[in-house]
Amino acid sequence: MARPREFDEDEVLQAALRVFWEKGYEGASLGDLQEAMGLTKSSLYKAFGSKEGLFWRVVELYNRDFLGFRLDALAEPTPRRIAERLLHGMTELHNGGRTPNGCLELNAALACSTVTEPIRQELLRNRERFRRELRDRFEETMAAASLPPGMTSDDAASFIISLIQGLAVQAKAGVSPETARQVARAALLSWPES
Amino acid sequence: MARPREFDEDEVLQAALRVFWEKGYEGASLGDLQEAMGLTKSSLYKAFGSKEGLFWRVVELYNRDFLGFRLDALAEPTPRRIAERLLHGMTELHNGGRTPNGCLELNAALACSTVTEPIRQELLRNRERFRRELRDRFEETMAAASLPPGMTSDDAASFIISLIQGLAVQAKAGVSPETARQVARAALLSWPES
DNA sequence: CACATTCTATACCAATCGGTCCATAATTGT
DNA sequence: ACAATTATGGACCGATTGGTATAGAATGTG
Repeated sequence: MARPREFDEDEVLQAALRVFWEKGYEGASLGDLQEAMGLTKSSLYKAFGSKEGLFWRVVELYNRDFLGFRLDALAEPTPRRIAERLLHGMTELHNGGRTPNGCLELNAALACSTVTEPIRQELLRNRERFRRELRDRFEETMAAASLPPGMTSDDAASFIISLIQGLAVQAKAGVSPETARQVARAALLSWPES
Repeated sequence: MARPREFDEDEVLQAALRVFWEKGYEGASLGDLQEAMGLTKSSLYKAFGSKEGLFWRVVELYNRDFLGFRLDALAEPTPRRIAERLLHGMTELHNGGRTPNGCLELNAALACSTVTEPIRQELLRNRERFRRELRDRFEETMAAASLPPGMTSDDAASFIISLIQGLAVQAKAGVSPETARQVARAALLSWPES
């Protein structure tokens, strides 16, 4: 019927993922993306519609390929185990060296210009949704092993999320994985083992 | 000898401060700055040399006017008191509502483009310097009141810094001051009172 | 008053931004 | 083989970026 695509969509999305990850949404220019993806502007726009369209496809890929471990973490039976696995996975992801440092979504979400405000909002909604999932899961599992005395499931979820954000910032700044691990360990010192 | 300046330098710097705070370094365009400062481009360049020159003057102002409380915090006699006061001050600053949300330096430092890399590096150096000061001060004061068992002064400093970064991100995202306070409280639950 | 100096205003600059358009090349169904 | 359809390459677009050059207005000193 017609001429077929000359590139593999998943492959070029992977390339775009790295660019957005390293440079953030605004920091990644179309030129950067073209170069990394090996596409001309027309192909890019034909396939993804716009820079923002491409970005959302990339976020989708990011969630699928790199954030899957969050579900495993939530499946753990105690708050501490959940938090441990979450922090460990995040550290591995943000600081592991196999991917660009820091968090793709955070890097993009902290862009400040007014034009990207809708993108920021959407990413914030994602984060808040996960925070609530985490809180609910803490609530469910705190029968099996309590939270530190004086900490509600809501406190705990906000605390862990804040810490993850902080570690992502540090990761982007180039802090060593060891330091990140120590911080995670320190944060959970008072969380009952089982 | 010559025509005197028609604007008050400190006043226009305050205006520029707010712009950079809200929009980050790259997000703040010269147009934004001109408008807020009430200056034309030529006056601006005559007075500050370049956008980057202006930015450093602003950072100087930021440290002087908004980060002074860090010294008071470091002067507290126990690790917990230091951490409490630090977190409280940061929350007040990032989330208090009297100034733009989030941290000026963080907002600027997370800009990703390659052209601003030197700026990022410099801001990171500032942050690391403060982390060391905090660690040393923990070391000094842990005789008066110990850290949580199993936590070294280095762990503690990295932990607090990470948490501050995380809270700054949350603040920028619009999280309520109450939530920020709860996170701070939760983080210090296991820190000996005195 | 005149002159030197330094301000301000405005036009202008090249580079880059995201995005569009169109002519051409390539492929498939008939 | 031909028509229909789609992808590609590249020229082009207006807007915006940080920054400069130039001209004129305002001021202090002789």
